[in-house]
Amino acid sequence: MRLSQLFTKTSKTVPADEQAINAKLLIQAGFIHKEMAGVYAYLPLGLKVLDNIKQIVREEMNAIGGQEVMMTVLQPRELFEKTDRWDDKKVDNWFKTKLDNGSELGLGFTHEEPIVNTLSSYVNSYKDLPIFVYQIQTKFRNEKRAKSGLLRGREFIMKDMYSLARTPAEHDELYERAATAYTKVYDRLGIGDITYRTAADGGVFTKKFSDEFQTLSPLGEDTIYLDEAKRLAINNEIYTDANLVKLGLDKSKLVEKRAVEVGNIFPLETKYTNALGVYYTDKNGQQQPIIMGCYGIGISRLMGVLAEHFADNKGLVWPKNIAPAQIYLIGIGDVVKDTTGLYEKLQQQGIEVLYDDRDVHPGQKFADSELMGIPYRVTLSEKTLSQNKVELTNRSSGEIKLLTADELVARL
RNA sequence: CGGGAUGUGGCGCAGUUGGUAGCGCGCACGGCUGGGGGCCGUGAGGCCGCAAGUUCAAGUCUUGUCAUCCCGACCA
Repeated sequence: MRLSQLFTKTSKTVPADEQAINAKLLIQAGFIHKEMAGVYAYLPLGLKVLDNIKQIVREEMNAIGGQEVMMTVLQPRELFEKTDRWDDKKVDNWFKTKLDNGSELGLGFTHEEPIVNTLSSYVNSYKDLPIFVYQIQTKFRNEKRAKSGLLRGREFIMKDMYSLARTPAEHDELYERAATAYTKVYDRLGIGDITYRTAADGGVFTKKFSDEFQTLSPLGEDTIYLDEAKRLAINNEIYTDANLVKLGLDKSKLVEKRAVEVGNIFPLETKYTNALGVYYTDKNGQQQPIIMGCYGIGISRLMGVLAEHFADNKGLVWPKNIAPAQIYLIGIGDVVKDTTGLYEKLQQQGIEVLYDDRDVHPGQKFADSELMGIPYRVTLSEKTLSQNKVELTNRSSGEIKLLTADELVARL
């Protein structure tokens, strides 16, 4: 992409009404646009980042057998009344609206009911189970207080997956399989080392714990106690001696930390399947309950967490697999022909390049390449070309190398 | 929802004891410059969040309201 064609611009100043680093940098770099508190639009570069995160999550969900769908945002009142989650006293963060004929609707804040409802058309036999179904979709929650940029929004993007199993043992196997996939996701996103599986409250309908995936951050809303050796933590909300025993955690080895919940997996048991009357028939022709689990990852929240984590005093520092482009290409002086030639060559190799072809000073291009956090900056000038080379600068390490164009391509 | 702070061109800000709005960035045009957000000149752009009120006169005072951020509560 040529920067002269990109409609967004970077800003020298940071928005005064944002406190969170992720919001400041992402807005300053032109990745997102704030529409209102907790509601952000994704601009071309921000959308690329978001899509890269989605793709990693998608690949890992597919790897454990997840089947992707897309449910609806509009939800009928009747469906949620069956599980007693329509009443504002039970669920206080619905955005509700009406059809022209007066029928009440809600904007989906979660999708257990519609997923089960949809699957009820297809799941009848023990032969149809087990399954994982997931979607990546915008969720709406009328939060009393949106905060911290992308970390807590009223409209946000979530990957939510649901498992249906025949037996408790089968459910447990699916559940652990999903947990492993989650660990892989956070590893691939580069935050595996600071993300901990954390035991948390399982909700009102199960005696089991749920598992949160908590990423250490000063912005975190949760307090967790973690065992570094076991890479296991317990959420402050269930931090009791009895629970420590259940989890096999030793109080003296735990460290208190603030963390952001970047994923949460729940055993749902038969709450939704039973409430909606969805069962399967076993080998003996007997109707049996279906055991369910649900597995969430806040995609847009993750983007905020990553922006917050991968940043320095010059701006964003995206990992390669998340960055909106691999190379930020700059020509200094009268080297347009060579620079454009390299741009085309890199493009032919399928390498994502941001070509800064604007008529601005080099310093501004350098500053923008750093603010946007593109992993590599490639600079051409008369000086480098006189040696038949280009300059490769690593955004995160600052390391500079002089390479020929062929060496550059080979290296990427 | 309780507490605190802030609302002035696209962004960041100034605006004195009330007297009819200014700076920097950005933008447009011209010129210079060209390895770290450079320089000179010209110009466009604002119902001072909104609504009432006080006053001869309100960006400035009063009340209300809306919005944004932060702390707390909440987060199935």
